[in-house]
Amino acid sequence: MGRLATVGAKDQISAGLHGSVLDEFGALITSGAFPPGHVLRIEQLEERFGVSRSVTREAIRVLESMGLVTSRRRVGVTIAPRSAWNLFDPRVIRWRLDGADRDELLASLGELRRGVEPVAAGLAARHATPEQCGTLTGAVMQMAVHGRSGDLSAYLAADIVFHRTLLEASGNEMLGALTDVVAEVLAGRTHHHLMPAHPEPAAIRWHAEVAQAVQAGDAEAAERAMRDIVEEANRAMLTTPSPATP
Amino acid sequence: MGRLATVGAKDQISAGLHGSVLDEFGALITSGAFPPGHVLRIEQLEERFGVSRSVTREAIRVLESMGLVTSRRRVGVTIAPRSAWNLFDPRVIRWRLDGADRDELLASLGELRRGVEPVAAGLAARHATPEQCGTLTGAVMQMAVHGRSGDLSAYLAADIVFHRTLLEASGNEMLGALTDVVAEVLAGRTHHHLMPAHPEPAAIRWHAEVAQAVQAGDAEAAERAMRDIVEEANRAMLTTPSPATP
DNA sequence: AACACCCAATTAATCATATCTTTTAACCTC
DNA sequence: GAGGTTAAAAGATATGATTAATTGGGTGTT
Repeated sequence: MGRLATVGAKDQISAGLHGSVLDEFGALITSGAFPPGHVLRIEQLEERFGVSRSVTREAIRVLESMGLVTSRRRVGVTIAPRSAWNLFDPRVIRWRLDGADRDELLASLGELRRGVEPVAAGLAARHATPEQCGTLTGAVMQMAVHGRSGDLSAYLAADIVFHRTLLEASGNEMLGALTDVVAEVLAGRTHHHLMPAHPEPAAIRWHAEVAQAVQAGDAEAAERAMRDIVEEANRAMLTTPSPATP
Repeated sequence: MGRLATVGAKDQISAGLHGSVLDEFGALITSGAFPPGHVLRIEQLEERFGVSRSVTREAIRVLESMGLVTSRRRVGVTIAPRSAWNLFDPRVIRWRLDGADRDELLASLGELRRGVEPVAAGLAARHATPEQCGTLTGAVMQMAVHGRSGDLSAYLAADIVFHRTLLEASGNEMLGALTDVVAEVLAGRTHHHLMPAHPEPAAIRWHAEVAQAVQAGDAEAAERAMRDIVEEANRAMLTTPSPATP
């Protein structure tokens, strides 16, 4: 699908001129380059990014809708305090994962997973289709194979399929909407080497337990096993020291 | 902090012309007035909302960033399928709560709470400041008073303070970012008469338990009591039949 | 003289319009 | 059916008009 290959992994939606401005400016803000309360004038931004006013305004509108800035007449564009940010916006998550507070964010998201995924597993046990059950067990098999062979990249792919399928199988759209976030966490964990070279064998076993419990319709067991998974994951992330940022 | 107790009343950010268009159009889309895949031309939208092209484009940019539409050259503005929507965007939640799939959404959000809030309670037990503990116990007292007197509105306000404070006290920004969503659920539940006329006494007792456990730093107990709260809430919401929409 | 209050003048965002460019779906030709 | 051509619609820029709000001065009051 690549076309002109939007440079690497960046699976960005931002098509068009305004998208680049949005992306660049958003990354700047989330990285803390501008302190909250800092005011910029639209004219400055036009000139800084070398685009016209309407393009600038469109980018600002989006940033405003994400809570990163506010725009008021006679004042300008004000950087909003972090508390106003829409932290669940996929773009905000992406910018922050690519930025400096990556580790802190991964920790926060880990706690979120600890709450969400066991519930999703329990619901999946009651709602998963046979096809989804098949996908789950297939993913577990892949994990087992590549976990043993040490192919972390393939292991990650299977892991993502597993968790994505499970969240979707919960039948709850809000939980399903978290698939991308969870995938980002899993990927981030691997890419930033917050995982041991060989995945915990217990983790694979627990994944198998979840898949089995879901298929059997045993909500309790699915929830319990999933809780084991995410708790172990968070523990591993905390104990594995983060290497220096690239 | 209360100020004028925003409880449910349209706390809309949308200032300016483009905000109204965004709000109106977004509500239309989320309500299903346009089927996914339906295509509109910008010119049509200009005329429909009686605004200029630039304003229309700004609104569309924001809608696009929420995943509600896509805009492509030579084609027009296409309504995106639900799976692409940014379901965690506060505005999307608001539109849907005001629209037809309110009940379904409240159910989904209830399950989300079931996952998130117990974890938040556990974390709060380890991170809450003395001041936050005070706010919690104060809120519980208010709930007890107004629960007995049958003042549902005041009860709701105290309930919101309780859950907001707890999520913030978790020290986890992602969980903290869910405060508005949780407040919407609580408010929606009351306003749409999905709650009994007199709140469950057990619920108040559990709130007290949570507050106490948080103060004592007992994460296990806080988590358990909070689990009781949300499970009871979901049960009550399921069993209380939803009255006709106003 | 110190303070509060009100009114304009200024300033910068907001909105509208006109024009040009770029993309690309659809059509037509060979 | 592969190829190029056309035209339709969004994208981008430029600019003028409008609106709102901050600022500062002036007036009246304490």
